[in-house]
Amino acid sequence: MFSKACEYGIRAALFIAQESLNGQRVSLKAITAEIDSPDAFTAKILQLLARNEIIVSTKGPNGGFEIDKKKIDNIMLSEIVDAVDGDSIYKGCGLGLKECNADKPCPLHNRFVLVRNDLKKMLEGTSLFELATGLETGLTFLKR
Amino acid sequence: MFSKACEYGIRAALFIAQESLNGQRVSLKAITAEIDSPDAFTAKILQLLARNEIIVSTKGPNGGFEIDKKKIDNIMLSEIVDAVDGDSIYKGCGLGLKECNADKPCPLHNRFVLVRNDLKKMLEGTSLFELATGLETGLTFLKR
DNA sequence: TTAAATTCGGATAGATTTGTCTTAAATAGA
DNA sequence: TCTATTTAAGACAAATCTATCCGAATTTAA
Ligand code: FES
Ligand code: FES
Repeated sequence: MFSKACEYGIRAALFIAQESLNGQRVSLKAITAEIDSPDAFTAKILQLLARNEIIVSTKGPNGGFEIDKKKIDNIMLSEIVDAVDGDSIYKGCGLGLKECNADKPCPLHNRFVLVRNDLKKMLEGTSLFELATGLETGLTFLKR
Repeated sequence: MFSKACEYGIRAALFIAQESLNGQRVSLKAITAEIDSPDAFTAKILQLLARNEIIVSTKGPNGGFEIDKKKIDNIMLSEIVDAVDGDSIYKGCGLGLKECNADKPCPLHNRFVLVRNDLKKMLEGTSLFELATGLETGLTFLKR
C-alpha cells in the first residue's frame, strides 16, 4: 500500500507530534528507537519531511526534530504520503494504465475509484493530532 | 497498490477470459500485444496463474492460454491478487508493523481496516466475467 | 520422423527501493 | 575559541522487483 519510506515517515511524524505536544524536541536516535526503524534511512525521510515543512529540524547539541504545536491538528496524513510517495495512490490506475481516465477506463475503474477515493478521504481527513492522542493514552503503538 | 506483476496478471486474465468466452485460446504474443506488457515477464506471471489453476496452458502449435468457460464467473479478482502478490494487501498493517493486530493496534488501525476491508470485499466480489463484459462491449480497455 | 510452434524453467541483467557509511555543516556550551 | 553533539548530504551497497535471454520440453502436423 505505502512504501517503507512512507510507513517510517508517518510513524516518525506521529512520534514527533506526540512529543511536540508535550513540549519535547526529539533526536533521530530517540525516533528510531521508538518506531524501530533503520537510523540512516529514517534520517533521509526526516530530511524530506523537513524540506516539505512538515517538521522542523535543529542541528547541534539538544537538536532534533519537532512540529509546530499549532500545526499538529492541521497536518493531515495525506500531506506526508504525498511528500514521500507522491500522488500515484490518489491518481493512479488500479490496473497500471499510464493514467486513470474515466473517458477510456480500464475494466476495474468504476470499482477501483470508489476504494481509492475512500482511502484519499481517510488520509485527507486524519490529522497527526487525532492519531497522537491514541498514542498518548497508550491505546495505540508505533512498534511491536 | 498492486505490483506490476499483479497488474499484468489481472489484465492478462481478463483478456484470456474474454477470448475464452468466445471459444478462443490465446497465445502469449496475442496477450502481450493486447495488454501492452513485456513478453517474458508476462510469461512468468501466466505460469504462476497456471500453477494456481486459474488459467490453463497448452504447449505446442496452436497452444496458448485459456480459462474454463464455466469457471469464468466464479474466478474472483481476489484469487489473482492473492496468487501474485500474496495476502499482505488483505492482512498487512498500514504503517508497516509486522502484522496487523487489533489487540495492539497502530494509530491508523481503525481507519485503515475500513479501507482495507472495502478493497478486499471489492476484489472478492468482482469476477472475471463481470469485467470481461465491459471489454466485449467496448466500454473498457486493457491498454491506452 | 522431422520440423515448427509454443510454453516452461533457470540464469542473468537492469531498475528501483531500501539501507549504510563517511564527511561536512551547524550549534550549544565549556 | 574549542570541543562535543547533532542533523545534512552525497556516495555507496544490498535487497527486491521488473525484465530479458536462452535452451529444454511438449505438441501438432507435414
Ligand atoms: S482507468 Fe484504471 S482505475 Fe481508472
Ligand atoms: S495494526 Fe496497523 S493497520 Fe492494523
